[in-house]
Amino acid sequence: MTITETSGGILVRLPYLSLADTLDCGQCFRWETSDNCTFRGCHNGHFLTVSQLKLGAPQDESAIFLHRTTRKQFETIWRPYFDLDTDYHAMQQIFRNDPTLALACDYAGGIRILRQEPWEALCSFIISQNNNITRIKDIVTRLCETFGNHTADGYTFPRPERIASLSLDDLSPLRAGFRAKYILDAAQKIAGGEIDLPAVAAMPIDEARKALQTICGVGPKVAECALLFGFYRREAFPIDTWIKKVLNIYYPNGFPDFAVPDGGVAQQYLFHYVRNHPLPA
DNA sequence: AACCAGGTTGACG
DNA sequence: CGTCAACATGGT
Repeated sequence: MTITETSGGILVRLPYLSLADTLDCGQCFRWETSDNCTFRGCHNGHFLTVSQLKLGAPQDESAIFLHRTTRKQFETIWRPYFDLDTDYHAMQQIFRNDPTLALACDYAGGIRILRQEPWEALCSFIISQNNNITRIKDIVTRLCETFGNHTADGYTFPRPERIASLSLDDLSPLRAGFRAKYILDAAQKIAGGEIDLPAVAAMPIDEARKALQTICGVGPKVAECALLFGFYRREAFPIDTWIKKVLNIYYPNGFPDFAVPDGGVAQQYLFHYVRNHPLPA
């Protein structure tokens, strides 16, 4: 990876990375684009415009440009967020021992797991249940625009303390349906100290699962998504309707052992792959 | 008009 | 412990 500071921002040349796939594969819900090349989004109160300068083939070098970003902002915020120091190629070499995963790597290998802010990830995936991605994005957008901080750059994701100060009726403009009470319960347990997210981050994964599932509206799948996308637990393996079909069709005898330690990454590749390819009946 | 959407809950055997 | 309808809302 080579990093170049320019007057306009930071240029990063690095192994294969697809911004379009990474930011629109259903792991995050707040990045917007009009051309599938330049994206604008927010992480932990920091806003960014980022462009794909070069995609290339999987074996080639990619390049991205972070607009109006200093070296310090890059190092402290965006380099970790985009998980730029993890060797995805090495992971994919292992996945390729399985034929289905090899196809998923070919198709989705430009995806990086974003290190999202834990509360935002948890809250977003509470909203995701029995919902479609378009509407998840709409509800999250309304959540930010209604209760987030309005800065010069845009709306931030509201902190749990802010949500916890609200009533169920206050959340009605979100049109989140039955999920509103779950959002409220999560915010109240976190703001009230009943659940300590930094402590969850430090727990053994089974303990973390149990802790998250004490929140009403957080079952096995949402907990797993929060752990993978909000706590960067790459072994977390969310099983949704799509992955359930994949497991039934391609892995009737179980998911391959060698892929389990990075199962979440494999899961995300498979998810993106099957969502864009017809599955056998 | 019925069915589906990155599921979870509470009620039932 | 496994099964199953209900759950709000919006899109086909």
